[in-house]
Amino acid sequence: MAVRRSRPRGEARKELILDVALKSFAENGFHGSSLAEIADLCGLSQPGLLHHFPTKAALLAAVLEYRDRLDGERMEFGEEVRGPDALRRLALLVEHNTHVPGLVQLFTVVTGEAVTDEHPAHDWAVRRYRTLAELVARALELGVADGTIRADTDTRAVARQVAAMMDGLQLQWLLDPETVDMAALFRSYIDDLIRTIGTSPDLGGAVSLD
Amino acid sequence: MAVRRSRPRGEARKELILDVALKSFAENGFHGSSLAEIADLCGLSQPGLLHHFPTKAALLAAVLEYRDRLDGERMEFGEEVRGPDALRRLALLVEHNTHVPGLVQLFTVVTGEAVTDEHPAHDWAVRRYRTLAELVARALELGVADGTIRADTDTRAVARQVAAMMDGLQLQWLLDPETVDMAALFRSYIDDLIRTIGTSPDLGGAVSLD
DNA sequence: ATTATCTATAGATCTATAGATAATGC
DNA sequence: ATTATCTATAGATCTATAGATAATGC
Repeated sequence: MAVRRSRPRGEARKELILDVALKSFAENGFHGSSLAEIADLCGLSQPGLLHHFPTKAALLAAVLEYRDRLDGERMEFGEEVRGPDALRRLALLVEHNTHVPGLVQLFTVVTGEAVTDEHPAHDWAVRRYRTLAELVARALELGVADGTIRADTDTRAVARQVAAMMDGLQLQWLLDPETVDMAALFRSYIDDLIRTIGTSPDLGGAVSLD
Repeated sequence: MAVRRSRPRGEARKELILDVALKSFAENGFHGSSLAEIADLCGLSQPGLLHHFPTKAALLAAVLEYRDRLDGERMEFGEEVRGPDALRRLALLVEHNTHVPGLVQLFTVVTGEAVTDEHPAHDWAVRRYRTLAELVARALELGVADGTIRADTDTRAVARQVAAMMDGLQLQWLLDPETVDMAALFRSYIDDLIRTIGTSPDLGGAVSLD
């Protein structure tokens, strides 16, 4: 009917769909989103959308993978970032996140829904936390190895706590951005944590004499 | 058609509906839940259910109020619980929560969905955090007043962080209960926190000399 | 008289499939 | 030949309302 515009081809079209779907899932979650509405915002019919992603669950999976790709590089600190530096790097990531509320919201909304076993993103969410926790724990182990983190640190426990603080603050920030300064609150948590489990004497950590 | 059973009357019936709806909202969130399914589980027709709660949003609001009533008393530590004691009380609450996963899940799922402005529980969630943060902050202020909490503590910041840690650990625990020992992780966070902002010298806090 | 419940139904909406048509890539 | 897209539609489902009927409380 309408004149065919210069059509985004192949991958470009798919990226448009992923962008639009990401926003919809972030706003309304999986259950609250509608394929017809997403298709409409892409200028497509709803079956036209399903040509690219065969089911709604497949679209969500693709969106999550897309998001992981988008900010994934940011988390890939290699072996050289370790101990307190790795924790400070996380604080920078949170600082960065204040500028991409859409991505943060996608994560918060979908992860919340996904606690139920049947949710299509359940396995993704479980794996994501295990991966994140292992990443942080390993960076702390390396800190123990090079002497910047106290040897008696329960690295796995701290890794889970750090992840929990990130998410909890994200939730409060999304709900009440005027009141909650996510970056500052996380930063101060990390600074205190470094004073507690770090070994640099100049930062006021308990200087034990034994 | 069927023989009328001994019918739960009035308030009892309403409580049955709230119980069933609580489980459904906890499993599937607001968008993912169906009035027909909830009604069915109550042995009611769907319009029969709407006689008691006029809309789906009203039902959710009633469920949240019901939940707040159920565990609300548990949070009402008065003026006598202050400073480190208040923090330890929160650790007990988290310990208790490991025995009521349904209530925890309702909270996590609905709060996640509710970050969107249009969600029927949005205002509830915003208010809930403000209330919780103020409650904890005030208990810490009282600790500052009686000398059990360091005077330079940013009580509002710590209150938000404590709430964040609770929620973040709840999320990880719900996703992966075998791996995540929510109560122990929260307890250790609180113990470290008390060492950091508390003043009792016997706990290894930085004993400043100025 | 009021409360609780039902059947019937309006009016939307949802995901997914079938099958046709047009554009593109080789 | 393949890819992208459309229309049409099946088959569920959803919330909410209208209006009738039965049970309860006074």
